[in-house]
Amino acid sequence: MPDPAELERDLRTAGLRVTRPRLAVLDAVHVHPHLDTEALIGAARTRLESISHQAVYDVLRVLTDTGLVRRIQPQGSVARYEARVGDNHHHLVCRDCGVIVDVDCATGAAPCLMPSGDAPPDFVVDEAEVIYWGRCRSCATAPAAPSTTARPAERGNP
Amino acid sequence: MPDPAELERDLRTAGLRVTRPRLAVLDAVHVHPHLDTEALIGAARTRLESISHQAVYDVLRVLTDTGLVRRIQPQGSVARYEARVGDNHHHLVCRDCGVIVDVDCATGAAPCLMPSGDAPPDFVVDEAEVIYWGRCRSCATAPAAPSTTARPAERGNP
DNA sequence: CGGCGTTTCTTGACTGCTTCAAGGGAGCAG
DNA sequence: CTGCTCCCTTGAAGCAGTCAAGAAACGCCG
Repeated sequence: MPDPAELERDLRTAGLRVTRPRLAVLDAVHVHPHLDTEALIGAARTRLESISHQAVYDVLRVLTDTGLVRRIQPQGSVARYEARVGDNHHHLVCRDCGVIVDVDCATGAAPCLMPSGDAPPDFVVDEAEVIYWGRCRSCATAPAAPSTTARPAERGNP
Repeated sequence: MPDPAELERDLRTAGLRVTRPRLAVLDAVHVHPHLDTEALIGAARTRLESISHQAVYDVLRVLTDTGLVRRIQPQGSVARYEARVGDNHHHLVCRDCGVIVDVDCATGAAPCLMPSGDAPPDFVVDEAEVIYWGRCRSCATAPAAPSTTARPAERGNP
């Protein structure tokens, strides 16, 4: 649960104007990592009594462009957002339920790993994005996939 | 350039019926790795004089489901396909022009790396998908980004 | 070799996520 | 407080991909 004043400071530091929609969305992303845009619209509307669809899309774009939030999009999922930036962490994604879990990066700084040995032709690599695919505890024990289209959500209170 | 008979054998081995659309699409994916669906429709239409939109989507779905082709989708790109499967290789993606280059995996077998040390909670990881982001030779030397929306393509003849 | 059942392709329409565009409203410097 | 600039609202459109019904093709079998 981030301090509103701190969120405001983050916006100013990034050279952005401080508006209620931006504070609401930024707070929502902090509190609920890995939500998709639709869910973030809902989360923002619990903070403000009204905010448009489009405003949330605009805000998310600005926040990602300035690096205040990070956008992730595993195969078969819509765009999701998280506020944990700067550290070079990765994600585990459950193939069945779609839940996303953060994993720390071993080496720390980006790019945490370089293309191994032989192959890097003339590429200047600045980031290695890693997604670990597998199955979470509950989906690994329960044999059949419960949900058809995975609707990932965080562990915790909505 | 794969042998048509070999492609046919691959289809049969996977338990699929051999049809001209499937041979055309599968050949196109072999010859032109990392193409998107629209481009593959075009490539298939150079092999067959007519094939529908929908057929290509269906074929690609079946081929991915059976593991004959692999689907990749870097951030901000539409779905792309490649026929190099089985080896656990990864990709370099240029942030500017969007070109995709294969990189061999150091360790070989999937999952080539496990979530580092501390964090894997109850997850059974079976694959680690790695995308290296950076800039290719020409985009690294040329300062400004030439293309707005990246239109990745392979190096080679179309 | 030819018929039949099942799978697959064609045609056409549609969904859902995301973006474009124009105008009124809000933040912030002076 | 005033004005400039940027941001949010409203409404509509774009695009990749999907759904659905019927025709055509594959391939098993006699």
